[in-house]
Amino acid sequence: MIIHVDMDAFFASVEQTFNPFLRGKPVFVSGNTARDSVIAACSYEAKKYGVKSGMSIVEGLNMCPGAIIVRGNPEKYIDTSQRIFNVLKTFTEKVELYSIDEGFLEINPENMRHENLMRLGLSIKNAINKETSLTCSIGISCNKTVAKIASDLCKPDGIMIVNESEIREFMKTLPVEKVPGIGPKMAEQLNLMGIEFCGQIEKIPLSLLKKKFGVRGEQVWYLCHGMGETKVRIQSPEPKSFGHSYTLRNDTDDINIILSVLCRLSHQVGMRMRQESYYGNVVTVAVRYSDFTACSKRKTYPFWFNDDQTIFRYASSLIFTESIMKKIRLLGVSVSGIHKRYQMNLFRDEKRERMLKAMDAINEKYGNDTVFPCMMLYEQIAYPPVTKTHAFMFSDLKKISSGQFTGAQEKQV
DNA sequence: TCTGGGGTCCTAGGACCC
DNA sequence: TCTGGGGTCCTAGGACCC
Repeated sequence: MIIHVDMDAFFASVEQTFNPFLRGKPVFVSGNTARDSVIAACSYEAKKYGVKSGMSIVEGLNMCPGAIIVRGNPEKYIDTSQRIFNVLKTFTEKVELYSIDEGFLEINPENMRHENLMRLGLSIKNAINKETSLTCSIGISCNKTVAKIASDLCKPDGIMIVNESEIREFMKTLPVEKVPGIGPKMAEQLNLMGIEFCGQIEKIPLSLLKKKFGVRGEQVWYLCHGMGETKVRIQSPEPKSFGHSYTLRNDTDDINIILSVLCRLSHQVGMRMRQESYYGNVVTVAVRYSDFTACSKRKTYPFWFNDDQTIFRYASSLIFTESIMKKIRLLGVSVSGIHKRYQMNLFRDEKRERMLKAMDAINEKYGNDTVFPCMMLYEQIAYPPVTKTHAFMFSDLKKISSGQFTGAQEKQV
């Protein structure tokens, strides 16, 4: 059997346990970003008004005017999450860390009777509550898909068991959009075909969905029949990419600000890759314009890297291939083509490697913002406007990044 | 004062190779 | 008397998840 454990309004509940003043009140937890704009999580008192995570704060306040907005504290959530998973591991070794606030457990109960499963679910809930004072919801079934749907349906603070023999009946009246893996677009397509509830998929042959939607269609057919993975993944998979993105405080077409932000994002990506000893050979730059249109540029290189400057150089050369006609809202840098080991690079710069090592060591000891490429500062000091000296300095940095200087000139600058 | 940030997976077209 | 079929890799975009 698979048990899905899903914390209730996780970030908001953590804030409420740390701050008694917030208890019993509608709370929005915002992202820890330059623009407080979306609700990362909200308390059940706010959910009552129809507020959902992912909504803009403005929208949320319209529905629930008195809500208290709290800036998110990632460290708290990570710490609490670890304590929760430690509790889960006391029940079985087969625990999958699905996300910061969700996990799957695989169990082999000698006795699968309803009361036994219910008792097990309750003891998991109690153990988590004892450790963290938080509540969670638990779904139990024979695969991950149904277990996850069940925990969602019994929120908050519930337990739901769906035995194998009950799955067909359970899926019959379940709206397709409740199924993890079926998003808004697929749900719309299915609705157009006259399929609103999973049960209605029974009249559709697998071959038809496969023909219409390819691999996705096949998946949807199985999902709607209540089938899904039956094994938990104890090992977290190797990462495929490292990326950071940033929504600017103000939309801009100022190339200095754009480069400065790319520089910081490259630095963040590089640091994380080095921390985990990964290298990559593909750089992607993502842009979102003020009108919300988006584009991305990507390039593959024949060698592997993880240093800030290389990432930044490639990211800036990619941005220069895009003619920026509109103001930019968001920038993202990510590195993929990940390999764990270093492929010997012909152009390896050992002096630079030592410098990076020193920088990383300092940042590890004294905090992440102790040493960093100075170009990162531009975006931060751009409000209020920079001095002439700054502007001059950064115009040189811009030339470096766009490869307008020769090696000797670059060194001098 | 509309719409964050971290990811994975899939698709489709084109270049290129045998 | 026009140009098959198999494959891989690359880029750009989009759906979906938490």
